[in-house]
Amino acid sequence: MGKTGDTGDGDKPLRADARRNRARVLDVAQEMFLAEGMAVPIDAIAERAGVGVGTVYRHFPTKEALFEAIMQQRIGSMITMAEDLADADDPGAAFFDYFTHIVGQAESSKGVHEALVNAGFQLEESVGALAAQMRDAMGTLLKRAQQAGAVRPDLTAVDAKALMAGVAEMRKLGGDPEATLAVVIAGMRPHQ
Amino acid sequence: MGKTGDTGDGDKPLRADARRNRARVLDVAQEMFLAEGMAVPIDAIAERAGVGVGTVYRHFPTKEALFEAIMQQRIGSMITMAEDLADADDPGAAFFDYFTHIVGQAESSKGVHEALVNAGFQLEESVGALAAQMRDAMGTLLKRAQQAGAVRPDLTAVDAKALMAGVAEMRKLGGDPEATLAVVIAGMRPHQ
DNA sequence: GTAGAATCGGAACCAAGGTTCCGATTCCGA
DNA sequence: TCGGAATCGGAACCTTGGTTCCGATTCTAC
Repeated sequence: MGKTGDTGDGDKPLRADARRNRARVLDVAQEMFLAEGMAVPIDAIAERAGVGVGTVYRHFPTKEALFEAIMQQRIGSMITMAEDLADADDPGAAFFDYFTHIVGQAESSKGVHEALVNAGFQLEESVGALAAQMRDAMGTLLKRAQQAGAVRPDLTAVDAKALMAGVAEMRKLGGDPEATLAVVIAGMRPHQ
Repeated sequence: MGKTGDTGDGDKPLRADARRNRARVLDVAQEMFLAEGMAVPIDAIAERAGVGVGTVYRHFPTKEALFEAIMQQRIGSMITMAEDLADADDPGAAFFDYFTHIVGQAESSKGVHEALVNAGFQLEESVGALAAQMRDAMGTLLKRAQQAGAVRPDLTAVDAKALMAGVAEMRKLGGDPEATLAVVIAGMRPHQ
């Protein structure tokens, strides 16, 4: 476990051209995956990166591996943000800000949305752990918001994650982004 | 326009065996599409129905056409239900009952969910009209509920439809079905 | 500069699934 | 009962997209 293709650091010093190509593939893949999701063909990525498919496969054993490599850093940054907000002054605002931010990111990126929804693929291996980590980080945010009385107490971190993905989904259906988000946020507040 | 393959009534009296096969294909397709969504291969449907693929294609020019034929009646029944509830005593309850019902149906049926979300396919032609019709029927329900003060007034029918699909989506992510639905329903109520 | 290893590139391979084709079969009216 | 038209079935075809392979090319160490 852990042979995703090396993040580019330690294992074996790649040859100059190899490193260059690897970076270019990663760049292009990031852009295309985030925009279009897992649907983009490998060939398209290779062509756009100016390399052959063989080159892509030498660096990443499988399409899924490449997708994961990208999603890992995306999800990683989401986790970081959650952790940064963990000791904010206003726990309620922190939680809702986070919620809004993630939803916005997922809206503009089919790739992030897919990662959130886990549509059509498993992504167990590496991303699974990250997903759990994110759920925990968000759990902290949520718990603090609940203790501050800003969020209804019966909500779990898993529910909150589902709500985020659900709102992201709504935006693809023509519903007014502000309206749907407002509904869900209002619904997460405690009944009064 | 309108060559979906004939609903089985008027055009040309099919031969006995043809009619039998058509019905069987429709039955099996209904079951499989609703359960698994558009993903099921035509071959699987044909085999399960005990006919060859050629037979399926003689009755429905394309896979999409078959899918549409099924979804049409499904969506049709949703519309009927909305219309039936249009003059209920308690407009608020009618709207929320309807909302809950549809979400439940979408949850148990990947096919309905896909139809609702329109995932991956266009379905313009015939279903497009039905979708508009459903939006209207739901609009009526919504408007009455709003006039009765049970739903926040800034919500549109499109928003409501998006919310339904979103909630359906949430359920596939492990969130507690009751909790997420409760959040969204609470959020649709007027701020107080 | 040169040899050998690492890397490249893209043709070729494979699997999946939608769609077409046509000889074999079945139905139905005379 | 019989003949032709309608229908059947499933092999074959085509496209798409992931993955593998290997001769050609490029680096890098000497």
